[in-house]
Amino acid sequence: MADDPGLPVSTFAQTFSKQERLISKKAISLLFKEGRSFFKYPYKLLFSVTSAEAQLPKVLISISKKNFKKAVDRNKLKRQTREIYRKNKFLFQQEGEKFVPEHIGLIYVGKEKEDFSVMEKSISKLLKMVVEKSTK
RNA sequence: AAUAUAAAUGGUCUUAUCGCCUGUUUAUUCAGGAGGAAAGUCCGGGCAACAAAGGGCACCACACUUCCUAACAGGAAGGGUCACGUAAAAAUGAUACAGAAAGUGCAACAGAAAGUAUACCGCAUCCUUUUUGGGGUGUAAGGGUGAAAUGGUGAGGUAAGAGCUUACCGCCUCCAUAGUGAUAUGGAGGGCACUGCAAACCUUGUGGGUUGAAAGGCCAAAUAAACUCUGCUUAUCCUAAUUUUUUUUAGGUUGAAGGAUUGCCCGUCUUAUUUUUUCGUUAAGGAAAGAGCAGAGAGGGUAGGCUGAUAAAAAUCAUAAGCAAUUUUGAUUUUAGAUAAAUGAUAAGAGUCUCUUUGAGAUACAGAACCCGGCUUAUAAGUUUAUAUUUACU
RNA sequence: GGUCGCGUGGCCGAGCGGCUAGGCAGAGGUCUGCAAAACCUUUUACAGCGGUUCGAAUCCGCUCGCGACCU
Repeated sequence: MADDPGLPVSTFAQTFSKQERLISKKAISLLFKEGRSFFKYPYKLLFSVTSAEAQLPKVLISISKKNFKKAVDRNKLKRQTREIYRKNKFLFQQEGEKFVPEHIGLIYVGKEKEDFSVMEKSISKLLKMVVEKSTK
């Protein structure tokens, strides 16, 4: 994260283990039904209104099979998305007032593959919007 | 030599930082972590559950021979046929290659006729007519139609012709020889009878029980043995002991039963219940409560873990048998195991190839989901082989 | 993971081996003062590749796309 010199990355864990993933079907359907969303191409971000008990939200990543027919492309986008989230999730761990939702869904809406930097900007902005939501 | 096409081969590597999954450890230690197709799901098997007396019909699949294999619609070797090719061959390529002499059906248009054959133009001859012509008989060589026309060529024969006769070829039947066999070669006879289509129905032979790991097995968690209404029940029989009998005790036995739900749980068959209070002098009997069961109503909880599941028809190397597919023997090795789904991102460099060569560009197809064997399809550069074209040289 | 079905003009949709019906839509015309309706004329198709057959939308194989079911 060269564009955030004030925050030494090493102080925050950059892991992304199984506990941070959204698995429960019930929670997923609830998220799609009642969650709110922000949009910044090529991603759409869903988040639940309730705040998390844990420090970090549980995350769902989704790539549409309709837009990307080949499993290779889907895998690659999913992995890149996960990588970007992993590097940007320090936003939830910062000091000060912040809003940490219980669940987050990251959905790739675009129909073509984008550069890594484009995707990174999109997600970084979306996460910032979520964090600052409570203060407004 | 270049270009194009096809086939085969081929399927880049290293380091650093931050991560992911699995196993392991005292330790964030160490080890391992996509493919030739992991794809399509087109075949075959393992494995599992369920079913099953035997036989037939139906349905589905397959179909030259021999061999390989756990098995196959796969593979190997061979045979036939067709194509290409040639003087003739060889080589090469293709091949769903049983049966059309069991039966049914179909063969548009054209054509005389498309199978119990037949005659438009013809040919020959006879009759008739002034002639053109008309009619009868014989014939099928030639013409014409068609995808396909009832053996082909030469000679004889004839009014003209015709397997009418004959030689060769083809076809059919039988025999002999060679070969494990498909089949091949040779001989004898028949005298031409037998159009095509079975990826049309069908016949013959062979094989097939059904369903698929979301199968199957084990274990937990959670709520509720909740609530409302209605009905029924508070047992039966046998044996033994006791007793005049009723009864009592012990043991056994019989009977009866589901429901909601996408699934599971809220019940068990090693079986629940078989009591209490009260009215009544007592008995018989009545009432209430509780309990159990059934029906109806209205509801609640959960969406999980382990196993299956990765040591096998395994891989590599050698060895022996075989033309080969493949098999035998020996040695060595352990080589993904996730569960909405890990195997990644960033940076630097190397390799290979291309170009306009200080440099720039390219680096395919594609991602395990129980496991194997095949088939099919996709696939960059390079390498090899074949074919075609062009150019240059001898 | 497994099992089925479908693909015919711009749209719907028939077609059991022999010239791909029909309707809607589009274009032009007739009718009308102008339109609508009606009538006449006309344009545009068998998902792709290979095989069987004299001949394939149809039969067979492979590929592509779409949809459904089990769950």
